[in-house]
Amino acid sequence: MNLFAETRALVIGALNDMVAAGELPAGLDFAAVAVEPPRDAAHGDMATNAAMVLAKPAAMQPRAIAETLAARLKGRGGITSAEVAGPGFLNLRLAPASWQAVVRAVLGDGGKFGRSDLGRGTKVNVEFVSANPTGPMHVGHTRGAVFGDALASLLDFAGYGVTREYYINDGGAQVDVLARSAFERYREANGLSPEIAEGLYPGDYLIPVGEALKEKYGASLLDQPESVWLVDVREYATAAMMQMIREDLALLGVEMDIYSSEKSFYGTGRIEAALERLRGLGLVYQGKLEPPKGKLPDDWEEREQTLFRSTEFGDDQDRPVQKSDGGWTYFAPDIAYHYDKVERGFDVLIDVWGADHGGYVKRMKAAVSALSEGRVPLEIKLIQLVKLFKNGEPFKMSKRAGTFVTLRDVVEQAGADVTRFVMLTRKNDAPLDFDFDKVLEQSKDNPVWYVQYAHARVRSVLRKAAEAGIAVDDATLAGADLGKLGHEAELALARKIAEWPRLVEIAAKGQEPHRIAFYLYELASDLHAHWNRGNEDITLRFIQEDTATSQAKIALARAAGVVISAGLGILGVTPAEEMR
RNA sequence: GGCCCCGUAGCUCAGGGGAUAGAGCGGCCGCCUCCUAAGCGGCAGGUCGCAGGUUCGAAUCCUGCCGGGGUCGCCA
Repeated sequence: MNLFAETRALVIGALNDMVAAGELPAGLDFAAVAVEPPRDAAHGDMATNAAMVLAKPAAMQPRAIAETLAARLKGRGGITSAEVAGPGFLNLRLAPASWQAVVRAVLGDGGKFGRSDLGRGTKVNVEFVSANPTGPMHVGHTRGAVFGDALASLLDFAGYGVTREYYINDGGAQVDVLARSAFERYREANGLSPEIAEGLYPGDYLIPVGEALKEKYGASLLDQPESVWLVDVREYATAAMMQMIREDLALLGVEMDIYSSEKSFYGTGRIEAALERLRGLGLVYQGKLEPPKGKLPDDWEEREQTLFRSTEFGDDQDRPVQKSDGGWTYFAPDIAYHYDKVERGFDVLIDVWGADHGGYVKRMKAAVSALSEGRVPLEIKLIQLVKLFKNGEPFKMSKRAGTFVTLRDVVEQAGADVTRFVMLTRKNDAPLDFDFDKVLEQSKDNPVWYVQYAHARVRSVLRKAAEAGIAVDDATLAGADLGKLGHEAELALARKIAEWPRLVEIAAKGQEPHRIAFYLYELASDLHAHWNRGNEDITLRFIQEDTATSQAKIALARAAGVVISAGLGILGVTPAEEMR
C-alpha cells in the first residue's frame, strides 16, 4: 500500500475528469505530475505540482487549474482539504483514517510492506567485489561488497529479478605473480629461506598455502623450473585465495549467486567470438593511436595494434584489446565476459567498481552498447575510498609494509552489522570516513546504534505488553481499533511510516541504497521523539490501562518496528531485540 | 593537458527543477517519582565554490572558471 501513489491516482483521475468536462484541454501529458510530502509539514500532508506542470501546455494560469482541481479533489478518497498555495502548489490533507489504514496495512503485510513491482521482474545482474584472487579483501573491497549487496537487495525489494555475481580475475599476470609468491612459501615450508622479490606478494596469508603445497607435492617441485610448476601452483593458490575470499564475504553476510571465471574465456574461443562480433560491426580494426596529450610516458612509441572503436560511443580514444606481445589486454576478456552476461539474457547490467577504475567506464559502456546493439544498459557504480580512523587519527595503510587493513580486521573489530550500516551512510561516490571508535559508540551520535535502539524500544514495548497480558501478535494488532490513533503526534509517526513504499521506489530508481539508511535514521528519530512525548503526556504512552487502547497504540509502534526491520533487512543488518 | 567525481552551517554530510535550503556533531538553554534520559525539546549558526545561461521557478540543468581528489597504451 503506497498512499502517495494512491493519492496521485486520485489527482490523475480528477485531472481526467477536468479534461472530460472541458476544464482542461485534451492530450495533456500527466507524467510530470507528482504527489510528494511537502517540504514543510505545516503545508499539509501531501502536495501536488499538477497545476504548475500543466499550466504551460494547457496555456492556463496555474492557480486557475489548481482551484478547479482542488474543488474536484475535496472529499475524494481520504482527502479532507485541498488548498492552493505559493506559485500553484495544491496542498492536501488526508483524514486520520488514511494514516490508520497504513498502520493496518503494515501489520497485515509484515516485512513485505513497501515491496514494489517497480522493476516488473526486469532481470538485473549486479556484479560486485570481483577482487583479484591474490590476497585477502581489504577495506575498499568491503565497501564495494556492502554496497553491491545492499543495492541487489534493494532492487529485489523493488520488484527486479536480481543476480549477484562475482568475476574472478584469474586469467591475468597477477595470478602468475601469486603462483610465484606461493612457490616461495612452498620453498619456505621445505626449510629453505623464501626470496620474496620485488613485485611478489609478501603477505603471511600465503604461508599456509606454501605448507599445503608441501603436503601435496613434498619436495618434488623444488628443483623444477617454473614452466613445470607454474600452472599447478597457480591453480592451487587461486583456489585457496577464492576460498579465503568466500569466507570473508560470508563474514560480511554476502552471498553470491554466481562466480564467473576470467580464465574460462581464454583458450576457449570466447574472447575471439566476442571480438569477431564487434569486428563484424566494423568496431574492431588494426590501427595506431594518437599519443596522449600533455606529458608523454617516457617509453612511448607508436605502434599498430588491434583497437576497439569506442570513440563511436563517446570514449576519448579507441582502446587496445591486444598487447604488444600478442596477448590480450584485460579489456578483451572483459568484453567477452560482458557479452556473456548479455547473452545470458539480462535486461540491465550493473558493475560496482572502485573509483580508481573510473577511466574505464566509457570503454566498458561502449562495449556493452555495441555487443547488445543498444539493448542492454550498463550502469557502473563507482565506489569512493574509505578512510580509516582510530581515536580520530588517520590509519596509515601500506600494502608493501603489510599493514593494510583487511575486511576481516574491520568485521572482527566492528561487527558485520555496524560495518554494513556505516558503509551505507554515504553515497557511493562520496568518500567515507570510518572511525573504529565512533562506529562502536553507544549513543545517538552513532546512527547504527540509534536505529537499532529504536527497534529495540519497540521490542521492549511488545515484551512489556505481553507481560501485562495484552495480546500483541500482528493479527490481533491489525484488528485493533486504530481509530483510537487520533493524536497529532501519533499521526505524524504514521505519516513517516507511510513514506516507506515511496522511498523504496526512489532509492531503487536512483540505485542509491544510502537513502534507506537515511530514511531509517529519520524514522528512528520520529519514534524516539514520540516515545519521549509519553514522558509529558501519559496518554501518549504505548501501554495504557485499557487493553483496546493499548493495542491500537502498540500497533503503531509495531508498524514502525516492522519498517525498521525491513529497511535494515535491505541493508543486510540484523535488527536488535535489546541493547544490553 | 584530456576525462571522471566532489565543493551546501564552525565540522561531518543529506537534499539533485518547485514554497522560508535540512539533519547530526560542536556551542548555549531546558526535560527523568513515568514502557531503556544510551533518549527528547528549544535557541544560535548559510552569498548552496565563483560568473554567466536555460526556465514561470535553479543548491538542483547547461557553459566557463577556481579549489580538492582520482585516472590517463602493452597492470587488473
